[in-house]
Amino acid sequence: MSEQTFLVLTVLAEGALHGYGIVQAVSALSEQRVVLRVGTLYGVLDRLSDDGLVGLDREEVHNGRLRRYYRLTEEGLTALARETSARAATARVAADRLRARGIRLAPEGGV
Amino acid sequence: MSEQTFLVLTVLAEGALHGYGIVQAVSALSEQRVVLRVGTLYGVLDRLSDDGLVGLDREEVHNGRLRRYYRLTEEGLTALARETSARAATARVAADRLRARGIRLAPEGGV
DNA sequence: CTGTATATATCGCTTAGTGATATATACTGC
DNA sequence: GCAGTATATATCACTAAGCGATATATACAG
Repeated sequence: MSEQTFLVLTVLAEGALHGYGIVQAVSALSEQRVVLRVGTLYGVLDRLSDDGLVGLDREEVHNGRLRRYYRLTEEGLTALARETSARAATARVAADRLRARGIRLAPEGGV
Repeated sequence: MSEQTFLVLTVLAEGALHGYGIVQAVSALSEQRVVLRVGTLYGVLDRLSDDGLVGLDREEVHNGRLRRYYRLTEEGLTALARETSARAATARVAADRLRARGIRLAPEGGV
């Protein structure tokens, strides 16, 4: 699973959100490290929809603009849990090895 | 940075290693989740070399077979540290949100 | 003498992500 | 009044990364 996909799932884990909101939330979450292009976003959402990990929550009209909200499915939640465990585990190993080589990691924030 | 690239850097953080050894170490590290194809491996190594993150350590002859060892450069170590911090941070956020939704993560091993 | 493990390397295909573009409303600054 | 920015959707061609297949070569087990 790509970082982009992982971040979209993580954003949606907090609650349903619309496309543009997802882009902003991913930027915030990654501290501007990952800025999703709209082309990427729709690609990710399409694939996640096909895989049954996200679904359409609702559609709202906000200031004359349609907002399409997406939400995690149960399956999406499970997939995120699995991916998170795997990422935490590998990051832990990498951190251990870096520490063994005398490199201290800056305990980064993340929202 | 892709997971494949990250795992190769993590493997090399422990010490210099040859191509075939990297493939095996990545499998072990990810608990068979990521099995590098040789095509992927050489693509990753080429890109990392171009970016100055890994370099050739030495060449050995083992059982009549050449072994080409790769090692991390200082820059590679720094890049790995940065990536590890970022990954740990996002995994932490994801874990928090999953916990808030009542999902406990299996504290996976990782070598 | 066939299959498996070790070990390197290349090539074409597919897919994911990027950049550009398009459309549309609302608000802010000049 | 008009340009620029923010909000909001969507598509499309290009590029790059990863995958699968293939090739070459030695050593060892069955």
